Amino acid sequence: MTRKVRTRFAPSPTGPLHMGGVRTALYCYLFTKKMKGDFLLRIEDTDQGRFVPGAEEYIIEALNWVGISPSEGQSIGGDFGPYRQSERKHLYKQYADLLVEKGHAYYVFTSDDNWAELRESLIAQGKPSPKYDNVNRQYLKNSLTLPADEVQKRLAAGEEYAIRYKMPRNEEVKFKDIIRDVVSFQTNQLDDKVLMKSDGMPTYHLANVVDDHLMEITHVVRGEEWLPSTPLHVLLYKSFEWEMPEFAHLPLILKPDGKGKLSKRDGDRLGFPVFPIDWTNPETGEESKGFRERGFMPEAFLNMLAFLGWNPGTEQEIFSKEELIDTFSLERVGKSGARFDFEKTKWFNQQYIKNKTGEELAVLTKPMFEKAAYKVDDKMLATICDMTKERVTFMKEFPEMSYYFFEDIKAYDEKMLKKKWKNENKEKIDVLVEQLYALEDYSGENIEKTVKAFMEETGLGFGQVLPVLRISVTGTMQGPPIFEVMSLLGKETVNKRLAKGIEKAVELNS
RNA sequence: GCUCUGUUAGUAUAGUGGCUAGUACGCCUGGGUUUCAUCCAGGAAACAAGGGUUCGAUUCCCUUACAGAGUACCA
Repeated sequence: MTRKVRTRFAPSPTGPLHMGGVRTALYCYLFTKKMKGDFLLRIEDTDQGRFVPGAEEYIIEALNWVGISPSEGQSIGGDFGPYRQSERKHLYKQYADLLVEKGHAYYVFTSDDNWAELRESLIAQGKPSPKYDNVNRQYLKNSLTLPADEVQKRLAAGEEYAIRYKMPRNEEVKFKDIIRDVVSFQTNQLDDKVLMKSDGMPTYHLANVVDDHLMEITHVVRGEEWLPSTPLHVLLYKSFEWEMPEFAHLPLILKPDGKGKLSKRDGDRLGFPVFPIDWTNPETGEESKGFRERGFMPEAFLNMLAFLGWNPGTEQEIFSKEELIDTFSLERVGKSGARFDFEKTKWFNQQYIKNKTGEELAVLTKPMFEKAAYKVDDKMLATICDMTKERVTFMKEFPEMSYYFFEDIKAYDEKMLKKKWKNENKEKIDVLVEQLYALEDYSGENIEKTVKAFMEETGLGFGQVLPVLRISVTGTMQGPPIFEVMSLLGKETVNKRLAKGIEKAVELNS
């Protein structure tokens, strides 16, 4: 009776997957890996009208980027394919027919189905959302109200029809949700949902239940928006007499301010991405920024997402993927929607960068430096990354913040240079420049020793010496320890920059 | 409108029938680095409201408010 855990992530390819979708996939993945089960990707493309080319590839790439790739799917392979619902079209019809046979569903003929008119007149009467339900169906033309021989005749004539589920009357549907515990609905509140559309495609409800059964899915992990249609799914399993999976409905991700769920608009408005990776709409050419391109590390993004609605109950916040798999449980997922917090997201990224070694960061940032046409040496790059990592939030800041290792100073902090410079000290400083240039051992420690000895001798203080060095060499007052920077830059470069910087300082003060 | 779901500092959350209600991000103050950042120390800041139940409720129950989702031949 204990089946192997199998779960699926089942997006529809109607556009780029946003972070809410990634989180759903993540929770599903973590749960599955913890249970040593199979995690598969199924594309729910039963609505041809909303299909967007490239969306499926986007989904796969996004999942790969964060490292939660499915082990079964259309392009991956597996024993339960095809994994694209449009390619399983032939399967659904027989199951819908089976339901009709068992008396759980019925035909409605679209040519003279008077539902559209009834619906409109009910709306006109002030009913906000009329339902094709177990009361109204008695007054509508369908295989329940039409004589049996006429139904046969119409079917034989090839008339267009849809199949609706026959919602029972006066029943209570109860099911257990892993996150919300028992949830119950009254069937009289539910309507006779369409199972097969007249274009021959199944609706989500039918396709989903049939596929989950055929693919031996044991746990349905999905967004909260599906909670209201879950009673229909439960009833469908019962009508088919199939073993029911367990359900877990995840809370939504909300916008950081105001009300409602997070949307692309919020990202544009508040200046943060809502998609994992860049996306260009093939029709409009409109571009949407992704976390990846914005400079986030996949592990940090994943860690942040995991904590949006879940927590381990301990004080630990930084989790590797393996630790997450170990610690995760659906029971500890919160019930209420979580607001996205970009500040905290940045903090996660910073933590991950800080915890990497210079060598690791060098590998990751090398392409960025090369893109800026900087000639990089691996060892030097590792040193630079190590020095800089504590003042960086995004990966792309590495080349920006350390450009002065590769090209001339673009801008001097003139205000500070002027303030910290006195022309009467020039002679003394010139001596220091000479001393430094004469150094055999151009290590950070030795430079520091020399500068300190010089200050001792001349009576000049830190404030009169260091800022001039720093600004001459890097252009700015901010940055890593200056003696280390000088050492890395090398004697020749430093000497040239010092000369130029001092010249500039004199100029500013005359 | 109806159905379902939810509500602890600005945000993410922990937690309990009786505690100074804990942690993290952010914010403020200070230390430190004679730069910046990291870091360290300290601070402000919350149980949505009203009724019950109870010796006692943030915690259990009800009502209200607010919020979210659903209410399609979309998923």
